[in-house]
Amino acid sequence: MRARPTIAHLDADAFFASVEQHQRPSLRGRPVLVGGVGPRGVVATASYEARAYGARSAMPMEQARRMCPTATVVVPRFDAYSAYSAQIMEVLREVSEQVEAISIDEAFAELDHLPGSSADLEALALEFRRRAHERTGLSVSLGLGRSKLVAKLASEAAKPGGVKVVDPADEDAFLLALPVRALWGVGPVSAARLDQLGVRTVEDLRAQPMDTLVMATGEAAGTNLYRIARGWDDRPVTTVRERKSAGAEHTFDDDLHGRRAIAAALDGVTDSALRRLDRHGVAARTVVVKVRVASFTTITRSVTLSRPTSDVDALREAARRALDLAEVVEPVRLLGVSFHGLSAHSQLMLPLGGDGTEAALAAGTTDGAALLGDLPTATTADDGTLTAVADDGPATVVPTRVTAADLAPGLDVETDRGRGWVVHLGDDGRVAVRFETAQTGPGYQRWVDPRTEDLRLVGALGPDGREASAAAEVTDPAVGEAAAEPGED
DNA sequence: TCTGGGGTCCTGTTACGT
DNA sequence: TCTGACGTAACAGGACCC
Repeated sequence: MRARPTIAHLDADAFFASVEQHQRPSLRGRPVLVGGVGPRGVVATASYEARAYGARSAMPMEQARRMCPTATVVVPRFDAYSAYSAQIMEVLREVSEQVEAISIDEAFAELDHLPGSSADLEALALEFRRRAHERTGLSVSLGLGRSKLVAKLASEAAKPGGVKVVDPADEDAFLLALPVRALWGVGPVSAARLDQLGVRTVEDLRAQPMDTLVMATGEAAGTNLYRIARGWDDRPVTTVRERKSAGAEHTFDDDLHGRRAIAAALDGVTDSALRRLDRHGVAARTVVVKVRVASFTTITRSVTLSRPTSDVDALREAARRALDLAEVVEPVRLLGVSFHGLSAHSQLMLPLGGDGTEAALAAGTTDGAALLGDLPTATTADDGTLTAVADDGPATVVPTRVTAADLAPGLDVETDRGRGWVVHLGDDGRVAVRFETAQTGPGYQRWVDPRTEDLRLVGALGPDGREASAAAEVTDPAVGEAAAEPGED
């Protein structure tokens, strides 16, 4: 274990909502909810103003809206978030070569190479926080400790916008007072099991023998809990992470009935997953199909091929076979397809010979729009549409003339008046657009009729006001948007 | 209040080769 | 040839994270 608190954990505060407030000055200081806007949407991130009303991440959007009727609701724009994330990670890398991005808004940095006391490290963290705010306009929190465990818990304690250094001498006092639920890996199920043993805090946890913890939570979790209750954590900061899987899933606004409808919808989800696979430039050996039925039970079935492949037709066919293996008797609310057993040597595994497979693959993997066109109507008709478009990143930033049906609140648009964002979709087919960017200050709002006026969907901007797709390329591809999705902050 | 979407990791069971 | 022990891989489900 280290002698000094040289591991830093950075966490951006209410990340998605903060990016929205930075780019849309009229939202600053106001409650904002980022998430799905369909009937089954949930909150990905609530701004601190919305949290004051009780809105939380993972809460159904309808419920959050009732709690906070004045909130502005927008769909997530991952290309914008990636650009902000890349800037923050870059600032971290100016301080340390050892930066481990663990999600779009969180990272560890090793500061072992820097001399100085805890006070010096704290001064560095404060300077870092200032720089991150200067470059992105966002508030970040930092925690410093001797281990990843303590650094992460410290950044949580520092929120929002603070810096907390836990000195080795203070580590026990800091850890023992925490509820077990605060520990990484203790979710609702483990917390309930521990509660039955009378274990509520880390102090309670430390009093338990390892056997008891293993019996309550299983071999791996139990031994892990035994260690972290004592502050034992020697995991290093690692800069490279290997991707294990890639996939896509979609919850339908209305349940699908009957095998034919389910099979038809599967192809669209498979294509979304294939686009993700293609973006990572890898082949896959195992295809897993996930089916969530009306009662909310989840069935997964998989098909493993003899070797990894990036052949679109082979993977699509494997997904169909996996679906056939599942006995689905209830209506279906969600379909998912994910690829596992990834291999970097995709092109080497392609079938040889002039059967046109390569051409089909090239067409399928470079033309996102063509694949998108294959999506089932169930997918295109709901809120997921534009989220999916934004999620597809650079391929879709080419300005496209749209109708109101293609829009969702929060998306970036352009008219002859300039750049703005969709605030509201009117019942009459008109669209309320607010014309502002991070650089303009609060803007004015106008109704635009896409049937008579020019209205184009455009790509998001980064913190510097440049196109996010260009800025995002700075991001380390190994971490890119690794597990990069909505989080509580 | 009826519960997203992207992932990782672990566990119990089964299949299989030596 | 049959059987058991063992290690490993695959599979399905689920907890957990952001």
